[in-house]
Amino acid sequence: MGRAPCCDKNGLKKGPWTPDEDQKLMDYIQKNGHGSWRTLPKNAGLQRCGKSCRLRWTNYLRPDIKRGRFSFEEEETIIQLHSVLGNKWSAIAARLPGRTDNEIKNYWNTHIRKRLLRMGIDPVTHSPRFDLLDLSSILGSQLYNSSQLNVSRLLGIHQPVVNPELIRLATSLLSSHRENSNNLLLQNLQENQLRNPDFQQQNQFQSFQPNQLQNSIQEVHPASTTTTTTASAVPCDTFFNEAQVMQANTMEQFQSNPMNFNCQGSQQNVWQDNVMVSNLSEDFVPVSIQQNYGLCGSSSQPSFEDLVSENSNFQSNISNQNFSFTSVLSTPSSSPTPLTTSGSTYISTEDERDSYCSNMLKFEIPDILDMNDFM
DNA sequence: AAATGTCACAACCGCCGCCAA
DNA sequence: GTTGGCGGCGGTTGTGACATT
Repeated sequence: MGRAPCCDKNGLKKGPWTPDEDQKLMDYIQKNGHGSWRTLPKNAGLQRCGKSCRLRWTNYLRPDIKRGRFSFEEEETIIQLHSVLGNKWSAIAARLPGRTDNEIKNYWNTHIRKRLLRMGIDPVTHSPRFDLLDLSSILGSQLYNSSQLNVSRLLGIHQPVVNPELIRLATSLLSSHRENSNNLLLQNLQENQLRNPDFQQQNQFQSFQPNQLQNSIQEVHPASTTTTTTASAVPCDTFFNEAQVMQANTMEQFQSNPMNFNCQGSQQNVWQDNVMVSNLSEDFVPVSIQQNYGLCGSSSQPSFEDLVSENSNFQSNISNQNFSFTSVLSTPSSSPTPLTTSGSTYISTEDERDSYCSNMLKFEIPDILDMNDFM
């Protein structure tokens, strides 16, 4: 025989808890401990299901719960852990003292997930998703006006990041969606490539091979064995391999399913430009890099940190072994000066975060590719 | 000022593994 | 060994607050 039912659901109260109920529950648990949730409501004088009491206690009333906005460090940790653990909110919460799984889950769904999507990152796989990108904005954004795009350098890899086929495919797609307005741009782009022999000679956009990526990563971190606290059990090789596959898949995805490209955004505005710069930077940063630096980062290697600081006002956990690329996503660099509370860094709005991202990653685009001609 | 839309989050729902009966 | 409740978990919903039109 099984146990008797924990409670008769009929007649039990549901919905928001009143202060009086909260007080009863807190008083009871502080005096007796929660013990059996089944019997707690009755003993505490509550017309609630034990399950409801447990949730209220664990998600809201527990004294060790840290409330308020998530710090950047916490957000970084969540992203890192999520990339490893997936939607194991309780496991993630176990590594974030004072945060509940429910809170983390909510924060993920309402903030982080949306931001990743906006940046063209699949929040499930953490891999770049070209179909989530707004390519027209990329091509028309300050990216090409800034003359500061140097992704490879930022990544510490010497392989070009953008396949010319991608450029052509993207522009072709754009043309199909915005024939009238963009034909000139596309023609100019292609003509410029043909017209300018240096373009190919300098091989700025030679084909990208995933194995090259891996080699490059290993150049940067030939002995990447140091792991952070969050994923110490996961071998770095796993990340390299997964990253390689992810990157390959990303390219494959783009090439095999180009019609998923989002070409709707022809509007250009500051917000979008800012976002798209971060979109691009994020998209062109192999997930392996993020994982590498987030989870397998070696403090002894050159580089990425140096490169980042060299390329921006990077101001993050640079001296911290736990440096992660997610810092690039969310940690502020300069103005507006973020609020700092107890060593944790906060930014008050989504815009600030996005703005930070855009400021963080300013790339150099070769002069040879003068996008102003196309605008 | 009212209507409508969007966001954030607390709370509920339903499933699953464990284990007491 | 079987049954079914408990506790834990992840997904989803309801609703109040706030923003926009």
